[in-house]
Amino acid sequence: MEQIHLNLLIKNFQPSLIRAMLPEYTFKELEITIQKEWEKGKIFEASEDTSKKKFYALCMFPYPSGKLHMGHVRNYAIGDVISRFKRLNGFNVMQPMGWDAFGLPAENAAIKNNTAPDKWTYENIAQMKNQLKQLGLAIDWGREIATCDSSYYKWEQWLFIQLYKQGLIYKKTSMVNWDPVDQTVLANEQVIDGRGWRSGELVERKEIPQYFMKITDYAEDLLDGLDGLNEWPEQVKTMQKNWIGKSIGCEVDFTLADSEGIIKVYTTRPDTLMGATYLAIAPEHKISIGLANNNEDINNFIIECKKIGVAEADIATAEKKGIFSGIYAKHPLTGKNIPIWIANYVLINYGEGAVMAVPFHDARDFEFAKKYNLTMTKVVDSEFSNEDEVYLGDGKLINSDEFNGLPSLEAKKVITAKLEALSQGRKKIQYRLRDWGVSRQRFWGCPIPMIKCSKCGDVPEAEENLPIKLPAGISIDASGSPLKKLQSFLNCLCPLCGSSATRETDTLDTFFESSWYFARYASFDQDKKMLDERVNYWLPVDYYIGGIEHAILHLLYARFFNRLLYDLKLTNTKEPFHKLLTQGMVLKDGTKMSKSKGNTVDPQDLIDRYGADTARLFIMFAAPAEQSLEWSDEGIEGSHRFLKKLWKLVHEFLEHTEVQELESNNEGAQQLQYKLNATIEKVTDDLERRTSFNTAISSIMELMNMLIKANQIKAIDLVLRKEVLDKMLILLSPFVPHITKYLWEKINKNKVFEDQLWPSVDRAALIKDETTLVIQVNGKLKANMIISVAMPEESIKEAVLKLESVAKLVDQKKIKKIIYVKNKLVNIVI
RNA sequence: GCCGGGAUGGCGGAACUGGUAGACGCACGGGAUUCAAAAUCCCGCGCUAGCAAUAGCGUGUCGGUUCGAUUCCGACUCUCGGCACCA
Repeated sequence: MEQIHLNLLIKNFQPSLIRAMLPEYTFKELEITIQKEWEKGKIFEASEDTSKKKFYALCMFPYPSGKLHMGHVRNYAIGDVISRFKRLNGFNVMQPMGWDAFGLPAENAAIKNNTAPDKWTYENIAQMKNQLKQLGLAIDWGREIATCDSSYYKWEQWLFIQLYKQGLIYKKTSMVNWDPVDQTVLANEQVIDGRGWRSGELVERKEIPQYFMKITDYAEDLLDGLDGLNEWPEQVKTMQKNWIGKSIGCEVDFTLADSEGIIKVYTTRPDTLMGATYLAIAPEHKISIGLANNNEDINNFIIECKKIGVAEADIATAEKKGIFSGIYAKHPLTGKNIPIWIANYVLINYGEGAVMAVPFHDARDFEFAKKYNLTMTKVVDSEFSNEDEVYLGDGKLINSDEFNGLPSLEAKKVITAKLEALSQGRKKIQYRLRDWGVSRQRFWGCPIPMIKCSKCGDVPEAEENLPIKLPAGISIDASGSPLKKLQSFLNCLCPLCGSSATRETDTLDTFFESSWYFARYASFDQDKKMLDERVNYWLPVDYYIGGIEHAILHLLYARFFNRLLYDLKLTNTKEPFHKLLTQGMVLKDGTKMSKSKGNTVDPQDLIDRYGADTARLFIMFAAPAEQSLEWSDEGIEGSHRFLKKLWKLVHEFLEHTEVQELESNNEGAQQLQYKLNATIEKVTDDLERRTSFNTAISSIMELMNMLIKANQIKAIDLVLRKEVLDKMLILLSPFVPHITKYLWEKINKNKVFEDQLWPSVDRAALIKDETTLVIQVNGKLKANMIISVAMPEESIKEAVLKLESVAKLVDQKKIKKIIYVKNKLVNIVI
C-alpha cells in the first residue's frame, strides 16, 4: 500500500535542474578526525563513580598474533555496538581491552625468525592496537593489560601459592606427546597424523610429573551454577553440562581369579552386570604395566598403544585393538571367571581406567567383542532390538537369573544394593570432568612459582620474592624451554631451609591468564593486591562476547577461577558473566580461518578501501552474530553504498534550509511517522532482546529508503525530515559511529553527539486503523483483504466469502469450517 | 567415536509465539543520464508452463502431527565447532 502511494507521486515529480556539488564522503580523514576527538575528550573512559548504573561490556581479549583477522572484527564490532547502545541508554559503560599474550605462536615465531618471544609479542601488540584503534571502538584504553607483563602474572603466581597451600593444586604424573627426535613435548596441534610436525617422527605418549588444579572439587557447583545463567545460550550450557558429565552409577569390584588384587570398574549400567562377559582395562592401568614386565606381547601392545597421541578424538577414532592379558577376574555375582583384556579404547583418566564390557549393550564393547570373538550375552530385552544388534536403551532383564523380568531402572537399584550387601560394589557419583593440568614444558608462559629443594621437596616461593620474572630477550630453538639451561633463572634458595635449590622450569597453561583477566580490568592499576573493591562495582561482566569455540574450556575455567576468587573473598559474585553471546566463526572456504591454514582475510584492506564504518556495518549485516559466517568479499559494496546514500541524503537536507510550508499531517507524513517509530521499536528490540543486528540494520535501511522517496516528492516538511534524520542517525550510530556523529553534528550545529540519548517510541504514531488480512482456502493463499481493525468477525467472514477468488473455489462445495485469526488470516476449509 | 550447532532463490540472509516463504542487501537483466565510462537513479528478478490472467512446484532427505509446518515430532544425509597442550 505505502509503496504504491509513493511510487505514484514519484512519477509526477520533476527533478530539479540545478544540483549543487555534494562534498565527497572522505571516510579516511573523517574517521581519523573523529577518533582524535574521542581520544581528546576521553569519551570512553569508564567512570569509577559507583553511584552510576554500570554496564560492563567485554569481548574476549585477543591473542596478539600481529594482524587483526575477520573474527576479531566481528567480535569487537558486536561488543562495540552493545557498549555504544548501552551508553546511549545512560549507562556508565566500561569496555576494556587487553592481550592474551602468552602462548605457543610466539615460540614458533621465535624459532622461525630467530627473535625473542617477548620482542615479537610486544611488536605484535603495538601493531594490533593500531589496527583496533582504526576500527573506532569505544574502548577505555587506560585499562589495557598484557598477560605477559609481570605486573599481571605476578598475581597468578601469588594465587597459585595460595591454592597450593590450600591443597587445591597438587602434583601427579600424566601423559604428554613426546617427540623422540626433537626431545620435546608437543601440543596436540603439533601432532599431525600421529607424527611430530617438525621431525615427522611418530610421537609417543610419555608420562611426566605435572601440577593439577582440583576443578573436580567444584564440579557440582559449576553444574549447579548453570541453572542460574538465564542469559547464556542453552547450547553452551548444554555443552558445559555434558562436559562436566555427572552420572550416577555403580562402582563394582572384580577380584582377580588367580592372584591378589581387585579391579574396580565404574558403570552407569549396573542393570547389565549379568551380561558382563569380559573386563577391559587401559594400557596404562597398573595391572597392564605389571603384566608387561613378564610378557613381551603385552609389552609390545602397550608400546603400540602409546603411538596414539593423547588427544581423545584420536583415541576414540583409532581402530579398536586389544590383547588378552592371560588372567581372569571373578564375576562378583556369578563367581564365574571372565577374561581380562587390555584395550586401547579404555581411557585411563576416566573412572578407574577399567570397564566391565557388556557387548550387547555398549557400542564400543560390541565392536571389540565382534572383532575378537568374545562371548556376548543379551541381558536387556526390547521389542525394538534385533537379534544381532547392540541395544543401548532400557528394557526388561533377561538371562540374569534372579533379576529376570526387572525393568532397567529397578534393576539398577536392586543390583547395586546386592553388590553393597556383598561388599562388592557401591553406588557412586562420577564426573567426566578431570582435574586441570596446568603445567606446560614451555618458555613463553608464566613461571610456576615452585622451588625444588633436595631436602624439602617441592616448596612454593616466598610471596615477597614475587614476581618470578621470565628472563627478557631470550631466543629459543626447537629443543625445548631454555629455562632448563638458564643458570640465572634456575638457581635460587629454598624458602624453607635456605639451602641452594632450583626453580620449577614449567610454565602455566595460558588458560590460567584468561581465567581472571575480566576481573583485573577493574583493578588494572592496583599494585598492592590482585584485586580490590572496585571489582565489586564492575563484576559480573554484564555482556560477554566471544567465539563459540570457547564454549567449554575457557568459559568453564573462568567460571571455576571466579569461584576460587570468591572463596578467597576477592570478589563477591560467584558467576563472572551475566549475559553471554557466542558469535559464530568467520569461515573461509568452509573452514576456520587460521594462520596455520593460510586462509586468512586481512581486514586492513577493507578498512583502507572503504573505511572502518563500512567494514563494521558489513560484518554486522552479513549474518546473524551467532551463526558462522562464510566470508565473501562481494557485498561489501552494498554497505558502502548505503553510507554514501546516507551522506548524500543529509547533505541534500542541509542545502534546503528554506522553510517549506506543507501540511504536516498529510498521508505521506503519517506513513513516515509510523515507519520511524516502528523502526525505533524494532531496532531497540533487536539490540536489547533479540541480539539480531542484521535485521536491525535492514530495518534502518528500509526507513532510509522510505525517507529518500519522501524527499524526492518533497511531500514531507523539513521539521519531520530533520526528526527522522536525527533519530535515524542515532539508531545507526552503534554500528557506524564515525559518519553518524559527523552528520548528526552537521544537522545540529553547536551540539555534541555524545550528549544524546537513544530515541523513544511514540506509541500514538503506531496505532493503525486498517490491516491486511490473509485469505486462504484449504491453507493456500488466495487473496488479501484490507479491513478496519474494528470490523467484527462475522462481517469479515461474510465479506471473505463474497470475494470472487474465494467464491469460485467454494462454489457448491460444503464449507467444513472457517478459521479466523484476529487481524491476520481467514482460512476456509472445504 | 562422543558432545553441541547449521542447512531457505545465482549468493549472504528474513520470516520473533504454528498463520502471506524470500524482508534487507549482493549479483544479474532492462532502461535513464553520459561523447563514452565510472558513479548515480528507475524498473524487473524463486523454479516450471503460459502472450497474459493464472496454475503447479518449492525452505537438505524421508516420514508424521495440524485447517495450516522454514517453525513441532521421528529417522537420516551433508557440513561446521569442541574433545582437556592452538587460542
